Amino acid sequence: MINGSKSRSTLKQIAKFCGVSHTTVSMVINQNPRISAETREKVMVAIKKFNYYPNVAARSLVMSRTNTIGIFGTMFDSPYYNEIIRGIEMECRHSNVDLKIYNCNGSLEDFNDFYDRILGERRIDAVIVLSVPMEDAVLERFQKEDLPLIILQPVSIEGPNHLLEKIPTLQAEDRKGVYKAVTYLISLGHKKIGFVNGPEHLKICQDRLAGYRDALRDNNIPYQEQNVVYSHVKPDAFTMDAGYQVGKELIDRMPDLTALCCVSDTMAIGVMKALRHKGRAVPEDISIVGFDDTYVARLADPSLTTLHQPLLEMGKASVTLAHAFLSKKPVEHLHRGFEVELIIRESTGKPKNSKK
Amino acid sequence: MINGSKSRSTLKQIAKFCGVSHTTVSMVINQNPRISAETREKVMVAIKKFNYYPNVAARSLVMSRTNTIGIFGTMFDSPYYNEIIRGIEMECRHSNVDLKIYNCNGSLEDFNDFYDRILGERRIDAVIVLSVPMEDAVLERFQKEDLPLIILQPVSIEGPNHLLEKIPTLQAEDRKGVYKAVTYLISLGHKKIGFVNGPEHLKICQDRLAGYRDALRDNNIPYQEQNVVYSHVKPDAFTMDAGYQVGKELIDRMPDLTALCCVSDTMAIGVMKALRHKGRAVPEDISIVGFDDTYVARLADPSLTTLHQPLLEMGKASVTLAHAFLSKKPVEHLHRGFEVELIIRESTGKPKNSKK
DNA sequence: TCCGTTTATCATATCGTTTTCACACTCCGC
DNA sequence: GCGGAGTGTGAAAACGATATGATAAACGGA
Repeated sequence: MINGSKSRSTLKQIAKFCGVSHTTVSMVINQNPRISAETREKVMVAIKKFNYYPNVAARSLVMSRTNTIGIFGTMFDSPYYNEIIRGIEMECRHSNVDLKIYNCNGSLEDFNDFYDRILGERRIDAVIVLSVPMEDAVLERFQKEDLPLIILQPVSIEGPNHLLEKIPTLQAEDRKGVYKAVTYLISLGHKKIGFVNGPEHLKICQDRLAGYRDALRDNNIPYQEQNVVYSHVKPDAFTMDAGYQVGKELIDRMPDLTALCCVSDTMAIGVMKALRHKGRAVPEDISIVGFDDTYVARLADPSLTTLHQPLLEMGKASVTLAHAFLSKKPVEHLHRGFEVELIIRESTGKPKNSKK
Repeated sequence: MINGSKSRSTLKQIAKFCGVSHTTVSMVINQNPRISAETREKVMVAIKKFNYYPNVAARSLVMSRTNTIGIFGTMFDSPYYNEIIRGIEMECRHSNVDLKIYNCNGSLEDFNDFYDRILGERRIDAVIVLSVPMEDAVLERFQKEDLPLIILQPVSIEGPNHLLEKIPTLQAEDRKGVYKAVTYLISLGHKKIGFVNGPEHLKICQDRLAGYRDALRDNNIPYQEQNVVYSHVKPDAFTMDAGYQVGKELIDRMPDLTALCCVSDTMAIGVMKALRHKGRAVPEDISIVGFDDTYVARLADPSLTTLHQPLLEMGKASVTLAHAFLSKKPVEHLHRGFEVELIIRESTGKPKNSKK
């Protein structure tokens, strides 16, 4: 009605024009080998001539497939998520499936507000969840619906979920990543290394802290609780302002630190600002490492040494995984980790009174 | 097949359970007043009980409406576009239409690659185009299809398009915005004000330069070509690196300038970096104004005085406009401008030898 | 009692595909 | 010249909703 499809051609019209049944046309479109080459050719010409495209609604109805995947998650907040979504979009476009986005601001409540309806109405074939804490009740719902669910960068609020084990997840190997960064700092001669963390109840923060401890342990440097600071700033604990605040706190408490490892780039920038305001130069007086390698890392002055996650790859891989589940193909690894790489830029250097 | 919809209930099942015809159930769902209160109640209870949701594919087929809008454009590159898309997504969610995204990297060629098919298959009801240069051939196609098209932040490569006049556009009032910024700098006492521009063939760059000239003229300051520099850096002329490069060029050529107005925040940050490397302090030696008020403006140190565009509002408005077109409602203004606001932060101050 | 009007419900057609199954035709060997 | 295999084709039934016009029931007025 509203979209008066005046000049739109249908399969039936093509069939009529070609003097064949519409079944034949459908078979041509779906590349059915039982159609003779000449018939196929004749139909193809007509399709071109009338600029015919199959109607996806009709197709969806009979196939019960929308050729669309949906992503629920945190969005537009940071370049971090952007990069993942860019990867998802790329792969979707490449494989000709549409991508619908639903921003639930990383909150389970917001997620609950609308996923039920969207799933119920079969608006999408598969769901990618990006950094939204999941609870078992929700996961059960997905399993019951038989709707593929991929979890990207899982966050669990309270310990590991019961069902999470059975659901495919993709995540960066944070722990190993931080290990690399701290090992690098140690190799430069640093011994007094601080850690600027996010909320301790988040899994990623626990993982990253573990990487820090691993590196200290392997280099015989005792772990000291006073060298770690946790941001609980609301609503987002990983911002520049949060970094400024807790960074200052840590520096005041432990003025001897010669290097700081931060769990996000924006926090690291906040920390650098705090240091500058205290008259301490980066990297001459103190070295700083970020996390994420978002483009603000390059924007900073000095540019940030940071940990690069293959976000684009992770985004693409999540779509590939969704596809595999849709076509019921066996999936080799249910849980996949992605290597984190250390990117060395200007914000790190040897400590001041290093003998090296 | 692939999505075995085992436990999914249909309208027919609900009807059977209630002992009414499926027409009746449909009418209940669509709030048709011809249904008696008690029947309605009975049906509603069953709907709840079976957790029934109407299948959108079936509905789309008969209504020829997908309840989905698509956005084609530049994406994930900068916080600037993010903010617009966030607005679009917000309004979509609010009005319960789905949003499909297609990243064509701001290029008309990429756009041409896939819009034809997506339109032909009727995957979406309306299109929002974000900062993609349009040519008449494409616009004609949309008009022929009778598919609502909204253009956000139009960019024309070669002069104004012929059909662009008839198509709804939303854009920020760049010219007035820059006027405000330059006027502000003048009010601080600046007289030697430079302008760091993007490629001169882009409409936005022409508009912004015009605002700069307007302000100078109204304050009896002669316009001098040497005070303007154009970035032609590929592939993106508005980056920090571009700003660094052309900013340095301008400073070297015109060392007397006491203030610089830049056409993007990231460029402004690049310019600041160049200044710092030359030993000139911001804002003590030279004032800097950015454009866009993306979050990097706050991240910068000193934080950037910049021009704020109501990006969120613009995004929302574009969806509202699409809705109006879809329901054939009359639209009052085909071309809408959005006010640009000056945000004063730390990167601007009085010139050094100001008498004020 | 009969008829007209309103009210509530239903039977049926429709949207544009895919899919199944039956049919017709050709070709071949016996 | 007759069954059987192999090929192409088409009629008809889904898929799950909306929309239209018909029908049955209820009611009031003459």
